[in-house]
Amino acid sequence: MGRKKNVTFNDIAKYTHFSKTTISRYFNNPDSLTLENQEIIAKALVDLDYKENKVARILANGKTEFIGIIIPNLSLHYYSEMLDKILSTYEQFGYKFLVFIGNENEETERRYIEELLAYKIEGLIILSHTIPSKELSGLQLPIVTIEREDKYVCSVNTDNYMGGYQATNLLARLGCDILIHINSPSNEAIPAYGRVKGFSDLCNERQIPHEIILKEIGITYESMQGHLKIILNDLEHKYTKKKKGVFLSNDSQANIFLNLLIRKYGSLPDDYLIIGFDDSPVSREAIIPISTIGQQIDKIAYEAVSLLVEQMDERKKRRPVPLKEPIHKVVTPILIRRETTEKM
Amino acid sequence: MGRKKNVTFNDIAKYTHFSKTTISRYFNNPDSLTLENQEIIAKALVDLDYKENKVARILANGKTEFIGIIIPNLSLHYYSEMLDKILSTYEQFGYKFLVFIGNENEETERRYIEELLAYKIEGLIILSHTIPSKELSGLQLPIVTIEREDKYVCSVNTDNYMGGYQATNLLARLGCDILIHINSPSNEAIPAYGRVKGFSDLCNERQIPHEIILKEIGITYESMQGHLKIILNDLEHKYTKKKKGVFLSNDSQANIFLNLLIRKYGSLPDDYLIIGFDDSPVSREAIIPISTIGQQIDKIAYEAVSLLVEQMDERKKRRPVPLKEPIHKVVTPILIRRETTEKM
DNA sequence: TTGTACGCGTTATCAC
DNA sequence: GTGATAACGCGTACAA
Repeated sequence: MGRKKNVTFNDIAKYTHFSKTTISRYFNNPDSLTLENQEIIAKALVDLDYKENKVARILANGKTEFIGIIIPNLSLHYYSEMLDKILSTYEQFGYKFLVFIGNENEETERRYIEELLAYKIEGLIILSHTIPSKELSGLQLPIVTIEREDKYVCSVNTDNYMGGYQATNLLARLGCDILIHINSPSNEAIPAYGRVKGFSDLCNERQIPHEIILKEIGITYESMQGHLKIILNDLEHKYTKKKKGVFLSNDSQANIFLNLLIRKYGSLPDDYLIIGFDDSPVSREAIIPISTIGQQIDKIAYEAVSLLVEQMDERKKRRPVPLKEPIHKVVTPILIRRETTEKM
Repeated sequence: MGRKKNVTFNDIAKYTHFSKTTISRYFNNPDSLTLENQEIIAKALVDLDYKENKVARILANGKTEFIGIIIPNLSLHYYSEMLDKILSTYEQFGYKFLVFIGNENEETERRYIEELLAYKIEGLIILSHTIPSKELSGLQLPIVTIEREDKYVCSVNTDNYMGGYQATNLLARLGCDILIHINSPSNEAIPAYGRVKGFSDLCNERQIPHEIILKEIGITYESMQGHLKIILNDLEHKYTKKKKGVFLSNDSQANIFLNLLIRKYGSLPDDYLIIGFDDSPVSREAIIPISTIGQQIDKIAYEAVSLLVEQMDERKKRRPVPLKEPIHKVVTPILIRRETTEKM
């Protein structure tokens, strides 16, 4: 902890002729000292150039004020933006964050959790998808997951169903003849599945012709481009002359789809309406700004941390009452209309 | 540190009839025990469900294995990608990271540094630009900065001069009549200034007509778009019919510039060549993939952590030899040719 | 190879 | 309002 001996409460105590206890109180309950004595100690701190040591405090009172985070990566804008907002809650809650990049590797993530536990984190935020919530719940630690399978733990998710419904509703209102939703095949337990359900429910309610294309189209740009090219060709043949409303599962894909069309036709053809999901930067920076469903990332982050803080606070009571059922919070997404859905 | 008493070395010692010391050795120097005894202890750990406590270890041996990071934000892809790569070095070096979002607020960042110091971080990585390196160097702590003013501290930077030179060289080779560089007015002490210098040096060497446009064009999409629109109009009038090579200071701007042209002409006119900087996702996802200068973010991150680790290791020796001069490492950028510079 | 005794810097519990 | 003393859990001389 540094070569040269640190100045400790002991040194301050000697210097001021108080006891360690009083010095401690100066920090944790200053009002219990006379103003006079407070000033004496304050001066001593400066004279001796005291630096506080929170590690020692942790050992003594058990409160690390650490929250662990396991996040798959920071390359995807969604994750990095979420981490940004989570870390920014330090200003409100004071918790410090130990962050690990999981890369969706289950064994690695288990190791990271072990390490976090060794540092006595008070709570854990999980954004990766690998470890089942059942296992997480066995950790005996306040946990909140974000946008992943969450049956046995607390979570905060976007209302994906609502998002899918809104996107589809917009396309429907604009008079499309056929609605198309492109997504990866995914489990019903994953929140994002709601987008598919929202799409199909609205189509069925309104009796609108529709097609759901569930296909693993990869995560690299080249892979997505290749698959979407094929899908586009199919659609062109299948629905010639029909007004097509295409709802893609994220903005990257929507952008690729849009670019394919523009490179083919020089502009976005009148018989195509496009909407994406996430409100990531590319949706705004695209050649034609793309309509999308924006997740309220700042709100999700805040709710996640605050839900975690509640659990951590509860745990510090002398008679903690653990949650009987995990709490699942839901944040409404926001429809963002841009130019890819502005034609009639 | 949890309500119910933790299992400690003491408990294991009693259970196994060894001393605490032996248990400690089991973890830190297992070879000094007989295999037999190792197994006895291993079994005890399982029986008692022991969880290690690194906080206590820190207090005892002074090694936190914490590195602090102050980063301006994670909205910009450059920063989030860098953080991703930095955090990923955990696998190689084992250091844990405490991350703070500085938002380029000087006072806030000072508070964050205080907090990090209180947790006895062993080293600090700074990506924000606010606090002068002179002040940072006074912290008496191993520090590495990335891509910022670094006179008094160790740093890792992209070879911006080389990047600017390469970009300009490409445009020159392709026979442009006039070369244009658009950038923000910035201090010479900032590494990114090298881009301007690389541009102007090459132009002067080759005696190529050129113009450097130094203008504060903002960071929001709308602001950048507005300013670039004006700049584009100027260029159109000033250099009609001339083959224009435009080198923008980052890919977001290059993308906006490209989109302005395409929305105006339907395609990229033959008399425009465009190159950006950073190799951020938008350069690949643009309607026409944009040529750019790619920073080797993974390499920069690795060099930064490893430079920090060297300093931290040195400090742990009984007779540490502090650096006389700060070390500045430089990472070569990579020219990435895409379609915006492929025409003749 | 194993054990003893003390230190790390703070907080908590009781006294006064 | 203040102080003495015992935790907190582990590492490390030094001794055996």
